[in-house]
Amino acid sequence: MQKGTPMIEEQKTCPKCNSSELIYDPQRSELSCRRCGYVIEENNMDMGPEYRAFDSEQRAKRTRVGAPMSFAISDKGLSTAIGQQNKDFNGRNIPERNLAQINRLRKWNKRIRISGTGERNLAIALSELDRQSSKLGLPRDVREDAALIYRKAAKMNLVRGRSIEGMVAASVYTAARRNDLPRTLDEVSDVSNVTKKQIGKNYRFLAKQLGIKLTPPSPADYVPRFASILRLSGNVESMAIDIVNKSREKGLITGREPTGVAAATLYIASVLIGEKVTQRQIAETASVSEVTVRNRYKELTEKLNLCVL
DNA sequence: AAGACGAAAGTGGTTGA
DNA sequence: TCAACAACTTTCGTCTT
Repeated sequence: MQKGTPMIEEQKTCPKCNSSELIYDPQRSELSCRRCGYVIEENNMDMGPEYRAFDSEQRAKRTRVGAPMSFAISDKGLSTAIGQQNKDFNGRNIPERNLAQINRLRKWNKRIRISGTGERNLAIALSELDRQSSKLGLPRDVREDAALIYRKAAKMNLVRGRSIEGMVAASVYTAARRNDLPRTLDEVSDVSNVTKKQIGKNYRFLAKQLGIKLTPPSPADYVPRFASILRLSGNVESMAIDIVNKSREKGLITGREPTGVAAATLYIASVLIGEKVTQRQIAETASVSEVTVRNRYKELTEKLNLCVL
């Protein structure tokens, strides 16, 4: 998925300031105004099929797929189930004398589907995974990736002796970073009952065992999310990303916490553009201290010769 | 009164002998 | 294994708007 390439839509205008410069952010599937940051449409994803069907016959003909296969469901969504209506496949009622048999089949079909501790643990893990990712606001493809990582780990017996929740948290953390929508250890820790330290440990373990190599997240990856929480406009957002890029060229980023840099660049941009937020607010949303915001801010403005006043 | 600034001391994790 | 170290945090007093 391409980030940072805003698509400008022409036909619509912002209801707040009437600007026609709207930005579509595919990551959050959110249409917002470049000038004032007003969010016009959220989650405007088209979930329907791309074909049209006017009666059931056409629908049957044009449908090409069933429910999507998903790594986030323990049997990948490909399970069978025996229906609740007592009809056979021709739609006739099943004779009384066979009902008991059908009921037994139903029972066993259910039992077999989630059988053995391995499968059961996986089912628990994946529902936990879904809970955590949805609290973190991660899109579906990231959840799928997290599920894939967890499955691999489970298959390699890496979960044994560790808490399911902890490994799930680490998978989510890894997937988020891998897909350039990083969440901090603090954030993942908040939605799970796992300490930051433990998640970090599990992450390093997972990365080593599965051969996952990740570069540290870029501050620019955090900028859109923080900007949106603070209701800052697209102007501020893109300027902050510019500042991040310039800082990187001058080597001012290495060794600094990405969230701190993201917070500082947003602060600078917000002041320059005149949509000032307080250091306190920005520090809070980036979960860094005000002092860190100040230090980064000072560093960047000095070294980049930015005149803030 | 709220926000910005900076000094000082403390914390947890990494690095290198 | 231990000490040095860099980055960050907390706390607090002072200055600015």
